[in-house]
Amino acid sequence: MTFPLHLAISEQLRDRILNGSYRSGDRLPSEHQIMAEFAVSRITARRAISNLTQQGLVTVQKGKGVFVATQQKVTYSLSSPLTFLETDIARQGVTVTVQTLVFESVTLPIEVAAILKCSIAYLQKKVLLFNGIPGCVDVTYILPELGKAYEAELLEQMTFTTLERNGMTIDKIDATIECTQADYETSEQLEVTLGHPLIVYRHTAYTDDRGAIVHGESISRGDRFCYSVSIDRNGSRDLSSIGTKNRIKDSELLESLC
Amino acid sequence: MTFPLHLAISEQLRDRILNGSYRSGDRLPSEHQIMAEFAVSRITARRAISNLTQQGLVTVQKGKGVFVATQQKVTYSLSSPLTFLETDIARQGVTVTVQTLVFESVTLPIEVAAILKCSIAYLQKKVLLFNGIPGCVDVTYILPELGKAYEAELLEQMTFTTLERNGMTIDKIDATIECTQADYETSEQLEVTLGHPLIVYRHTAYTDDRGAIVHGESISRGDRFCYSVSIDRNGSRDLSSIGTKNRIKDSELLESLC
DNA sequence: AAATTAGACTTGTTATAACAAGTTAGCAAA
DNA sequence: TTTGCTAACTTGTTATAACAAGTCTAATTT
Repeated sequence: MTFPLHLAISEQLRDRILNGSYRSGDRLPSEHQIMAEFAVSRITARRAISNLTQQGLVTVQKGKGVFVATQQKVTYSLSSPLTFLETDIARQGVTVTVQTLVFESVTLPIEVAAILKCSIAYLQKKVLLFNGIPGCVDVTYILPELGKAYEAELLEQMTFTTLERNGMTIDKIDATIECTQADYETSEQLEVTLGHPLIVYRHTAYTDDRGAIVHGESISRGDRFCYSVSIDRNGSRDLSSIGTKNRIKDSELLESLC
Repeated sequence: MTFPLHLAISEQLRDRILNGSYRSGDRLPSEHQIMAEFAVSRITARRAISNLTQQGLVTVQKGKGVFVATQQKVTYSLSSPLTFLETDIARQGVTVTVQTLVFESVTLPIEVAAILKCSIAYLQKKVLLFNGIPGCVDVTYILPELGKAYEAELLEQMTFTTLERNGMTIDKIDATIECTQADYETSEQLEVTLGHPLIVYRHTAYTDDRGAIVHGESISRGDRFCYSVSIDRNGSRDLSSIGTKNRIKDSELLESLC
C-alpha cells in the first residue's frame, strides 16, 4: 500500500498546527505556496487541504485563504430537563436568538404520531442564532392544544422555555444524542459545508398527566456544541453547573464564534 | 451564485436514495456511468460521489463500487453509570470483544492529573470490536493502585465492568458527549476514512470515598453508535434503558453483571 | 476438476490546464 | 479626501489524461 502524497502533506501540515507552528486563526500556506513547497500539482495541494478540512482542523474562505480552526465548544447541560435554557447558555457568554422558519399545524409522520399518540400537531422549525450566528436547527412537534394556546410565545422562544413560563412542568425527557452530517438544506441553514459534522439531540418530553407532549430534534454544529450530563447513582442529580472543563470564557467564545 | 454541477448530480442521486430507487446496500452507478448519464468529466462525477460520502449516504469500496449505506445504530444507554455494559449492548444482538492496545503506567498530562489528583496512573487504550468489527477506541486513565490490582481483568474487558465485578461502586459520573472527525491514526484504528464522524463520550467516574478514580474518553463511529439518556425531574433516575419496561435496582444491577 | 491467468471492470492518485468568482490593497479619478 | 476601479492575490469548478491498484469473471492451463 503506497502512502498518498496528499496524505503525507496534510499530515505534515497537521503536525505544524498541533505543535503550534501555525496557531489558532493563522493563515496556512496558499494552494500555490503548497504546490511550490512540496512540488506537487494543485489537485494534490487542494486534496491535502481538504484532508485538514475534513478533520475539522482548518476552515477555508473563498478568496481569503485557509485558516486554523479554533475549537472550543458551548455546552448544553442535560442536568435539568430544560434544554436550550437561555439562562444556561447565557452563563457561557452567549446571546441566543430564535428565528422561526415554520409554525403550522400538520398531519404527523407515523413515527411521531405513535409517540405523541395523535395524528395532528404543530410543527415548529427554528434556527437558533448564537451571538447572531446560526448554530442550531430545531424541529419540534407539540400537541395541538398547546401549540395553539402558546403560539405567540412559541414563535419567539424555545419550546421548553414557553412551557415552563406558562406553568407546565416537564416530568420526564427521553433523549438520544447522535452524530450526523449536514445535507444540503441543513448546510445552508447552518452556513456550513456539505457533510459538516452535526450533533443531534432527539427528545420526547412527558408530563405525568398528559403523557408525551413534545417530540423533536435539535441539530447543532458539531464543531461548536457539546452536551454534558452528570449521572449520580444515588438518584440525586447535581443541578449545579458541571463540566466546567469545556466551558469557555466570554471573551474567547465571542472570538471563536466570529 | 451558480449551482455547481457536482452538487446538482449528488442531490439527484440523493433523491433516488431517499425515495427508494436505490435501496440500502444497492450499488450506485459507477463513475463511468455517471459520466455518461450526466455528460460530465470524471472529476465532477467523483465529486458528486464524494458529496454523498460526506453526507454518510454511501460508502465506497475500491474495485467494487459505491453502495448505499445502511444506518442503524447501536445505543449506549447512560441510564446506569455502567457505560459500555456488555449485557446492555448484547441485548441489541451485538457481541463485544475488547482488544487492548496499550496498558502501562504513565505520567499524566496536566489536565488529567488535575482531575485524578495525582501525577502517575495507568493508561489503557482499547479497541472495541462489535461482531468482530472495530467500532470504538477507548482511552482511559485509572488510579495506579486500581490499575495494578486488576491488571489481568482490565486487559480483557472494559474498565467499569472490572470495577463493578470487584465490588467497587461508582457513585457518580460526569460526562460530556461531543462530535469529532477521524484523524489519520483513528481512521486506521476504526477502519474508516479520514474525517469520518465520531461521537466522543468523555467521562470522569467518582466514588464517594476516593473521589475521581477513572477518567477517559470513548471514541465511537458516529454512523454506528448513539447515546440515550432519560432525565426525570423527580430526581428518581430511571435505570431501565429506553424501550425496556423493567426497572432494575442497584443491587440487582450488580448481580445481573455476573 | 482444480488452479492459474488474463482481461474487463471498479475506484485511487496525480498532472496540466483554463476559467469563474470572492478579497484586498493600491492607484487613479472625482 | 473620498470614491471607484483595476490588478493581483485567493479559492471554486470543470475538463482531459495517464497510470496504479483492488475485484471479479471467464477462459486457459495444469
